[in-house]
Formats: sequence, structure tokens, C-alpha cells
Amino acid sequence: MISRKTKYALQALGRMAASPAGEPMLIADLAARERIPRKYLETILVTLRKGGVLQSRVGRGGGYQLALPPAEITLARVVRLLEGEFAPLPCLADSEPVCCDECDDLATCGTRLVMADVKRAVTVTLENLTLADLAERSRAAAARQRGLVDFSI
Amino acid sequence: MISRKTKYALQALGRMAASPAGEPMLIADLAARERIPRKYLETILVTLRKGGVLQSRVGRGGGYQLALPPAEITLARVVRLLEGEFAPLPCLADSEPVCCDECDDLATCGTRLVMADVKRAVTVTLENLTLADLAERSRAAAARQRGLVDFSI
DNA sequence: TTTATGTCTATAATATCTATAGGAAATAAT
DNA sequence: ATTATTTCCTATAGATATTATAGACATAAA
Repeated sequence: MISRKTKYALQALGRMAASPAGEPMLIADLAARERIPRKYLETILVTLRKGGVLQSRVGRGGGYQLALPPAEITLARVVRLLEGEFAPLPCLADSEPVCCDECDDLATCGTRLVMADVKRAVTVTLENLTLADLAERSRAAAARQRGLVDFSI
Repeated sequence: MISRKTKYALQALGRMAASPAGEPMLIADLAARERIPRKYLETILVTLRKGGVLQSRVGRGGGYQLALPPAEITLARVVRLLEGEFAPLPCLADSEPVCCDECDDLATCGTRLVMADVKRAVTVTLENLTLADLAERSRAAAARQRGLVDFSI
């Protein structure tokens, strides 16, 4: 289960990915259109900016925009910024894996060995999805819903 | 990240899978050997019993044992019992998917469409792993660590 | 200089997870 | 029968994490 925070981030980024590049979007607009608490969204966007996914400009005419083309922003990157490095167990962290208190030996822990498979599966999946995929799938689903045959799938 | 509860469950089940079948194990022993708070483990084992993964007998000579051969107990089943059905988002639940408050339409939500891939990846992985895998990997790792070449990999 | 905008730090509110307590019920041995 | 052993049940306390809000501050354009 991803946190609500991460979900909000993906919604906001999806909206930006689907909007014309070059036009900064306002926090307040994003919050209203995606129904995200505004102050909460602020903190999320700051995290994304510090992580290199967003650019911002302060002052009149300012706002947020993607720092890279949507196809170059993987979901893995976004999720990592908000949830931290993905690891089903603390002992499976890439950087400084920590053995659980109750474990004698990380290297022979069966739980860790099987959960490593889960980590790999999730990582591969998230590395291969981008904001472009997110936006495109949404667009295609909406087109399909309107009864149109969508030839660009 | 799996909860500590689920981790405890896997540790205890792994221990049982690696022990000779037919001999019930005591909560107190499992708790001591895996360093799990005893009362907490009790509640976990009850959940597993109600879920059909464990059998128990009360009274002297009683205890817990697996209700099925380790190879027939998938991690998916265990994780589902403890964490609930796996779904990265509430709208991706198999039974009664619930659209997020802030979403207009579940069917065209891009976030949901990409997270469906993650759900699939995790589900497939967990369905294909069993307690036998967990126990065997631990055994093999321990053998390897002792400097033995392990031919049974 | 005024208005519009993001930034930062702190903290409140809520939810979830982890752990414990204490006794009830069941079973086997004596 | 009685006792020792063991799981079962219900409730609740304690700890931690998540979600949300507040308010003062900094920056930039008109």
C-alpha cells in the first residue's frame, strides 16, 4: 500500500505531465483540481523539487513545472523520494541494510531471502514506468470511456 | 515494507517448516527462539490458525503445527492473512474496490493504472513462493556460510 | 510598494501498529 | 477429581507514523 502522500504526488505529477510544458502550475490550482489539502501538497512538492523532479519559481507568474520530460521521470524515483528507498524489510535496504533486532544473522534469514524477490519485482516494475506512461494510460482510458476507439494505444 | 507482524509470522512459520512434521511446537518456545514478544505472537498464530495455515491443540502436549505441507503454503496466503489483501491503493482491491475520496473516476485514474502493474508483480511473486522455499533458502545459505559447497541448490 | 507566489519550521490531529494483561477454556496426566 | 499445561479470547495501553494545518518569511513581478 502506498501512502496517501505518494498518491497525491503521483496525481499532481500526472496532471503536470498531461499539461503543456513550459507553463508553471500553481500549488493552489493543483490542490483544487486534484482535491489535495493545499498545505500538505506544498510539502510534497518541495520534496519533489529537492529531489530534482520539479522546478519552481517564486513570485508572481511563478509556480511548478517538471524538471524533465515525463518519459524521463520514473515512478521508482518519485516513490523513493516520498517513501524512502523501497525495501520490504530494513535488512533489504540498498544503503546501510540493518539487521532486525530479533535476527541473529541477516545472511541466513529465510524471510529476508524470499522478500528479496519481492523487492526485485517491485523495483523492476517501478523503474520501467514513467510519468509519461501514467499520463498516457489515463488519457487512453478516458478516450475509451467516451466510446471512442483509441488507435494510439 | 511488510509489517513487523508479518515478519514475525514468517519467522515462526519458517521455523515450523524447518522442523520435523507431526511434533507440535509451543508458542513460548517459538517466541523465545525467534525473539518475538510472546503475547504478540499468540495473536499472530491465532490469525494463522483461523486462516487455515496452522493447526493447534490446547492443553498438555498441545501446541501448533502447520496445517499443510510447507510447499503448499504460499507467502501470498500468509501475507494476505496478516496484512489483508495486497493492494497498493484501495481502488485496486480485488473485493469491493473503493474509489479514493479525492478521485472523480476510478477507471481513468492514471495512478491506479500504473499501480496495477505493481500489484500484479507483487502478487505473482508471492503466489510463487512457499514456506518450503523460505526454509530451503535459509538452510542453503547457512550451509554455504559454513563453507560447505551446497550441492542441493 | 503592493500583490502573488513558493519556503520553512513547528506542531496538532489522527490513524495504525505493536505490545501487554488477565482470565477463560480445553486437555492430559496424576 | 484435581492439577498442570497450554491455547483462546477480549480489552486496552503504549509507541510510532502519517496526515494535515498554521503562520511567519523570502522572492519576484507589476
